[in-house]
Amino acid sequence: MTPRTHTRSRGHERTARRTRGAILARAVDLASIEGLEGLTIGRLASDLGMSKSGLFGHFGSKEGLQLAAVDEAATRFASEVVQPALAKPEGEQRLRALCAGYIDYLERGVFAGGCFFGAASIEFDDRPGPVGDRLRDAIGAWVGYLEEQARVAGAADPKLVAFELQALGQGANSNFRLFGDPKTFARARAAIDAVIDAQIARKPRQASQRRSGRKGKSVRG
Amino acid sequence: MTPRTHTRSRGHERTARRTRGAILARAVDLASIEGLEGLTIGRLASDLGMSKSGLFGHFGSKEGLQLAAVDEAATRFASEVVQPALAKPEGEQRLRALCAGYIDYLERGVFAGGCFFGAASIEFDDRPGPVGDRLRDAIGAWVGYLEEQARVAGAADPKLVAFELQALGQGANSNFRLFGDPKTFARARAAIDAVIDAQIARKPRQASQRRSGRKGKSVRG
DNA sequence: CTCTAGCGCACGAACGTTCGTGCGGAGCGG
DNA sequence: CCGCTCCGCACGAACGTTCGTGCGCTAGAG
Repeated sequence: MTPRTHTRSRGHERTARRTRGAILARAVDLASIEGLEGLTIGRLASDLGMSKSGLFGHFGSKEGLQLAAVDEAATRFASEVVQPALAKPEGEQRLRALCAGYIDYLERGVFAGGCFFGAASIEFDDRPGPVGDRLRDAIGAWVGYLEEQARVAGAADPKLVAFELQALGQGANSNFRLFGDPKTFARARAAIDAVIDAQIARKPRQASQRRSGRKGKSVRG
Repeated sequence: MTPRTHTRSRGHERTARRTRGAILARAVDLASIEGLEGLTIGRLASDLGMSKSGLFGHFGSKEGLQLAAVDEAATRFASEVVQPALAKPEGEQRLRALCAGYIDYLERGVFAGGCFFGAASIEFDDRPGPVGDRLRDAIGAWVGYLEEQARVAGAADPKLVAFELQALGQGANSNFRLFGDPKTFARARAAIDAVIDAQIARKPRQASQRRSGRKGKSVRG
């Protein structure tokens, strides 16, 4: 039972943490390909050239490994997608940056098997337990953040905007993984732009300059 | 190795086909929950109150079972989603009917674990082999059909329309499975309507007059 | 119509493998 | 020396798969 909650008093801490990090780095990639359940300890250990039991000790159970993998993936997602967008001011610009960052992250192949959460969420969507809960938290935070930025940007229905944007991003992921068509990303970007253009109310202040002729359309007040 | 190619001496044919049908009916539901790989022969057999080997004989291999499950799911999808829409004339109306049918099918819970193809496609998206191929065929046919109807309806970029519609449908599926929010379906319907409204070119005959009212229909006779 | 031969479906048991999980002991840094 | 990390090994369960067997039906001979 006692997983690893011991007081790691000495300097072995460094070594262990590094190993753990290496394990998780490979684990999230593997899980993005094979799924969180298809991620097996034996496969992961042999990939890393270490023993099953040695790896196992770091997490105490498979569920522990899965939870750690979700956290690792969330961290990677935050630094690859969310953080870069924080440079933009809140509202429409940040919302655009978040979506663009998501598509870029797919195109860049941040996870070896496409979006980690796209795969994991479908796998755990109707399974109870802490792993599903943690996934719900992570994805809920992402969608909630989209919603918040849509609200700040003045969307009439921020929840709807967040749903559409998330769906289009997820669709780009699965479509590209399934058919391998690189034009998918261009379509996703176009679709995302269209959603934001249509549903975000422009601040009257800076109504004019948009990219290349998005004139005073101002859909919805 | 000879699977079932024998001349079935008439009487048993009925029995076998019925059993096989019962197996597949449960198999697609189970696979929509646990995934096509998570679908295990032992679990399926005990669910149906039969032996592993008896069940196994119908398909010859797990891959055979998976392939049969994909076909069964495609059949169910066709009769639940596509066929009802064939009553509408091709083009915008049929496109709307297809999308509405898809959301209805999600809401109705045609598969116990949400959309079979939503789960299976993500699971097999980067795995080679006949199962993935068959899934690609089925989903490609669906998206291709959306595209075709969008083209008939006069969309400027039918591939883009098909991508968006498929993504929104898929998003509704995963969003509802994950969070259980029934408002998801209303959002999906609104998003789908918005996409079609925005991207389907009306016949110049009765131009203008868009929103809020499907009165002036007569899209392509 | 009766009896029987044969076919096909389903069964239970067992196979080899791989899964997740524990136990006890090297090996090395502090 | 101690303590932590990692390893080798073994376990029970579950996986897909194969085997030999029996029951129930159909077909055809008498």
